[in-house]
Amino acid sequence: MTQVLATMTDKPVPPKPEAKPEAEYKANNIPASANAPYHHGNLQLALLNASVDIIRAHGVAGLSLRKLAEVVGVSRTAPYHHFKDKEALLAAVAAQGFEELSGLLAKVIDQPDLPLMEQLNKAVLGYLKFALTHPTQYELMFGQTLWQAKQYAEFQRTAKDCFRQYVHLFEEFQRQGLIANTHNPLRLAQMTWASLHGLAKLASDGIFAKESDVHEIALTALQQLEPLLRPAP
Amino acid sequence: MTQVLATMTDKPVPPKPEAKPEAEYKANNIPASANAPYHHGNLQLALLNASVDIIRAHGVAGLSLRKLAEVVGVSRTAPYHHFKDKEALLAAVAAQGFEELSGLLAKVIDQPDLPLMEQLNKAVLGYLKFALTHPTQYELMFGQTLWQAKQYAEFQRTAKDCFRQYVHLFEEFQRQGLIANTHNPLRLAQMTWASLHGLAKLASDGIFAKESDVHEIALTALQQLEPLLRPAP
DNA sequence: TGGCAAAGTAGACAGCGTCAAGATACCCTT
DNA sequence: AAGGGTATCTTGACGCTGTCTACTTTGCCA
Repeated sequence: MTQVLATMTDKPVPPKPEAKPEAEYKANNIPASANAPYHHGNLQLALLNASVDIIRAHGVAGLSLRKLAEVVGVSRTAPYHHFKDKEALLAAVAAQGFEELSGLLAKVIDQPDLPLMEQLNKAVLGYLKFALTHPTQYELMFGQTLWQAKQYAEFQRTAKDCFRQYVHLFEEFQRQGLIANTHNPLRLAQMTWASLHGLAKLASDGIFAKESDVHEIALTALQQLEPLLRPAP
Repeated sequence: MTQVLATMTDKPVPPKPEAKPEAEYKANNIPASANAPYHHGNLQLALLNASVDIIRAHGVAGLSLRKLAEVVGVSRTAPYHHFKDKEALLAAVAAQGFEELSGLLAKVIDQPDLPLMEQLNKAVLGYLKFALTHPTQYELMFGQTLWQAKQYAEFQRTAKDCFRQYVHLFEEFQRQGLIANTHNPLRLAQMTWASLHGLAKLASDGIFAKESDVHEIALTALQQLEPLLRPAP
């Protein structure tokens, strides 16, 4: 995987330790003189950050609200003042993932000088990199629990905003006349995202393709997309 | 969804109740005279069947070993004589899913008279139908927990046998000279399965495409695969 | 300055997975 | 036919979990 990632980014990613010291989350906005303040400062954010770290390091199953509270330095029931449920907390973690993904796509798209096909290329590789770097969070983001229940409307909106970023690329293709009129850009985006998602999932779980092959498979698939994008004579 | 499924099968599927009566699992091999036998008969199978039903009806989160034991009619710890873990039981449920999928593919492939492209068509639609009919079990089958740990080698073998069935279709394409030499049939199978998997997942969770569109998207994708399969001049 | 709402705490409860020890039934050997 | 070992099943117990209720502390605004 290291090899794959190295080819995906301009600068090599330094090997960062996944486990952070507990102190990081504790009362960061409060002067250090009072070393056990009653109010945390920004508990909601601290809980979210710690949850993201734990889930990325040990998976969703490795997250317990009680341990989380201990890590952040509050009592067991304190988190319930900021998240209705454990599931609500998970929804927030998933939403954070989609925001990160959105930011990534936005950074790619905000380069109007770059040829569209190259933008698509970068977007796809960035997407795959995220999924392979944080597989457990990625699984959470696409898990059924958060999508079936309609009570997580905000999370779903965040996710759909992310998808819209991706669709935007294909709409640009059409605006520049690079898509045959017979093709619906939305449908194209749906199809390619489905492929992307399937590839990311199957690869990050090591189900069939070795991770080192993913890069190659993705690029092959993209090349085969190219003729589709030229208008029919 | 009903509409989608109706177009996928020759005969319309009767609306079967998902919840079965408890009595179904209880001591089916024992004469009815002794109504509380010490030995169950075939507890392992009964546990597996009941688990499949529960997971299909209420998701993995809805399965607790204690309730399962109660449904089957044994004590809490009885299941531990047949499954090392709750996770081992889940692995068995997932394996059952892959076996069902394998059987489905085998039935399609064992029709040498049918044109290959039509075989592929049926296989894909059957696959999608399974994923859409049993989304929770499908999610379990591709979840990280069962794939990361190497202790479930048997489950992983079952799954890979299933995939091999699918690859077989593309090897047939090549054997009949329908694939350009430049393409590796394994890679083609990987790519298309990834697309299929992504489509199934995104659709069954209702993430972007309405389920009624899935059928259309799948067929469109298959049609765009067709030119790939004709040998280059 | 008084009081109310927000934020955090402690206690308690039911449900969970699973270990240990004992009871029961089946089966194979002699 | 008897006996003993093994597979199967049971009860009891433990620690962990999510979450409810009631209480305390703090911050803020009228």
